[in-house]
Amino acid sequence: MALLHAREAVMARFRPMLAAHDVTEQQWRVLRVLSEAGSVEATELADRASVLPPSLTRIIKALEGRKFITRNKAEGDGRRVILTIAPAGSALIDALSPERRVIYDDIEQRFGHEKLEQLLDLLETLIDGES
Amino acid sequence: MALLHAREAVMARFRPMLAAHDVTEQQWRVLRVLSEAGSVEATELADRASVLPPSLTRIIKALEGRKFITRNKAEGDGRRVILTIAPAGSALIDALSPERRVIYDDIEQRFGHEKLEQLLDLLETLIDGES
DNA sequence: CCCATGTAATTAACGCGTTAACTACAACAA
DNA sequence: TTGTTGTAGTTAACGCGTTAATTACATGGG
Repeated sequence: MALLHAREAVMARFRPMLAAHDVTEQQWRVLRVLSEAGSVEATELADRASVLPPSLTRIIKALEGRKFITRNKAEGDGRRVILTIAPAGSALIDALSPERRVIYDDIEQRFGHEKLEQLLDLLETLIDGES
Repeated sequence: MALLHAREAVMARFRPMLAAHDVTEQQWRVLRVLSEAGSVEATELADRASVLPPSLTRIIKALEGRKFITRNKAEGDGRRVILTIAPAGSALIDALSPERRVIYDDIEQRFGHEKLEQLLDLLETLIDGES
């Protein structure tokens, strides 16, 4: 319950920024992974962006439709799909990154650097313990 | 991100139990609130169960259809809706509560009582700070 | 009384999480 | 080569979160 609320409280800070550019939270995560990695294959992308395969399929459709990414089959294995960030996608990342930074720093400052590290540490322990 | 994963890791423990009785996580929360409070009006119920009004409407339909709760208009104010837990609902709560207890205790034991309190404390601070 | 404003609940639309079923392709053995 | 098994993605179905629009009722001023 508390986890849910905390997550919601944090995301509420980012939502306006994403909504202003018509990008969902998950689309944003996918774009960021691609932005950092360049070309990634679907399964790994889903994993890194913490999105389930069915969701990724939908997200890919949306992002491809807006020319943010390109989609190609892997040569050598017709099952695999390779996703690559496109110029428009990079542009969006560049446009939003500073804003994101500000929001994040603000949260960190208000919550406290110490506490943030402590919290992340506890969460990781919890996750590892349960998975 | 970590918040999301942690929440997912924890809920994964409860999901099988709920699925076995064909109850969703939110339906379960609503039932528990009603179980503790008896009769509650819709807005307050949504608030206490941490569910948005549109979701509550859907949940009510489902729970009412299965005779777990009853729905009546408030006398004196035709807009308000009063929800009350029904015998079948109480029975479900009684049937699942012990199981729930075991799962919760197990998580607490594995994670550590200290850490759990610490985590909940941090989360609350975070929530309060952002809201 | 009548109308404007406010409030409670519902409905609608869209996207994601989750599970399961299905398609397409690959790998490997007979 | 063919058939079986495995793997990568996709599709489908259902429920919830989120926002906005809408309905039903209440309230207070004219």
